[in-house]
Order: sequence, then C-alpha cells, then structure tokens
Amino acid sequence: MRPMIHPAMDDVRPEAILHALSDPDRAAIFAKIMRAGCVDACSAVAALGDRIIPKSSLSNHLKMLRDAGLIRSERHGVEVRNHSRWAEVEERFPGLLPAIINAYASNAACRTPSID
Amino acid sequence: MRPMIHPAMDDVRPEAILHALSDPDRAAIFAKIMRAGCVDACSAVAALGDRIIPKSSLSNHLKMLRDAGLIRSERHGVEVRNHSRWAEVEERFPGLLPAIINAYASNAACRTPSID
DNA sequence: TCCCATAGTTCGGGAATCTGGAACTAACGC
DNA sequence: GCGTTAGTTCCAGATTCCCGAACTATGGGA
Repeated sequence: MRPMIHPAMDDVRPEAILHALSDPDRAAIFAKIMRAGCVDACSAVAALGDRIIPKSSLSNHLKMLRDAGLIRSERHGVEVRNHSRWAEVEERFPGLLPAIINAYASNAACRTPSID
Repeated sequence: MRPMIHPAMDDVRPEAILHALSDPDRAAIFAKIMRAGCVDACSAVAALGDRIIPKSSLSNHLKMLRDAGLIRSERHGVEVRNHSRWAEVEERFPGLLPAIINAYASNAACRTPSID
C-alpha cells in the first residue's frame, strides 16, 4: 500500500478541483466530509443515500479528491480519516468551493436531492 | 447540419458546468466569449494563444459549452456567433462563474498564463 | 503467535468518453 | 454553377472511468 500523496496548495490546479467536483457522487462525498469535518470512507458512502457504491469506486473517488487537493487522508489504526482542506483551498481560490457547493444545493432543491 | 440545442436554464445542471469548465482550453474559450460579449468560433481559438487547436476539437468544445448552458450560438450568414449566457447562469447559480474564472485567473498569475 | 475480521487499496479488462484528421454541408459572392 | 469560407459530422485510435476480484495492512481475540 503506497503512502498517500497530498499536493502542496501551490500545486493545486483549478481544473483538477472542477473535474473532481464535476461528478455528483464525489461532490456529495466532499460535501459530507466538509460538513462533518472528518469522516472515514465507510460513512462517506452514506452521503449517497441508499445507493450502493462499490468500495473500489469509493476508494477512487477519495483518491481523486485527495489528488485535487480537496481532502487530506490519514490512516488511524484500521481506518482512514478524511479531512477537508476547505480553509486552504478557500485561501487559494476564494469563493470557489462555497459557490460550487451552493450550486449543487440549489439544484437539489428543485429535484431529487443528491446532496442532502 | 442539425439545429443547435440550447437547454432551458432550469435544465442546466451544475455538474455539466463544472465538467465543461474543467478543461482549461474550454475555460479559456468561455472566458474569451464572456469578455468579448460575442465571438465567432475562429476568433475563439485565439484565446488559446499560439497553440493550434483543430477545428473539429473547437467545434466539440463549443458544443459542450452550449450543452452545459454556458453559451448560446446562432448562425449569422456563414459564421456562428457565440454569446455567453452569463447573466442567466449567474441568476441560477450565483457566484459560480465569477469564482471559477477567478480561480483560473489567479492560477495563471503564478504560472504560464492560459487565460490572459 | 496465529487466525480472523475489518477497512481499505490495487489490478485488470470492458465500457464510456475524448481527440483530431478527413469528409461533408451551408451560406455567400461572383 | 463554382469556389471560398466557416463550421459540423463521422469515425477510429487513445484515454479515462467503472467496478468485481484479489490483495494488504491493522487490530483484536484465542
């Protein structure tokens, strides 16, 4: 198991963030991590409601969020805890994350909710 | 040549916008259209500096921006004019577009500029 | 210490998407 | 009609995504 890589904020690119959050599942997972402050992968999946998401897919989603600089993951015993890097990202790209989360939320408000 | 489809703003989804703008080329093209107010495809390509972008790719990029609800395209004689739907998108997802354009701009400020 | 359960990662291959050259089409001017 | 300009569509190769199966790491027990 390779060690997890977290990019320095200076290396974080807007296209990576947009791409990571352009998938509603990933956006929902990120929103959950963000709101909860810290979350392990198992409970992250709960963000998707009753849909079953394969754990390999979940692992990939979290890796994409990590590579995009959106979350920081560290192993604690048998589980991995995921923290959002909200403050750092917010400092580098002010307003970006709130606008995206907001857009999803306001979209969900008039449809089947994907971010609760 | 099929008629061009423009989604109603109510059907515009945040994931489509994020995906469309998660490509730096497309983001640069959109930024150019946005700033210029109205632009034909040929001059849109100028947004990418001296890089040569195949016209089939450019056509695809514009189609993705169109399908995402970001631009409106209409044929005027032999050329197609592209207008940004900024105001409509801004009303539906306040702050989203400015934050994204800003993120690219501030990223370009400390690297090779992709959006001038 | 060995075995098991838990929590996750990596591998691999089929599906879906992206890219760009070549061919095509629509509009205009002559 | 013919040529030119501006752009679209087609399609095949490259790339990326998805997810089941196999694997790895850690923490308990017995």
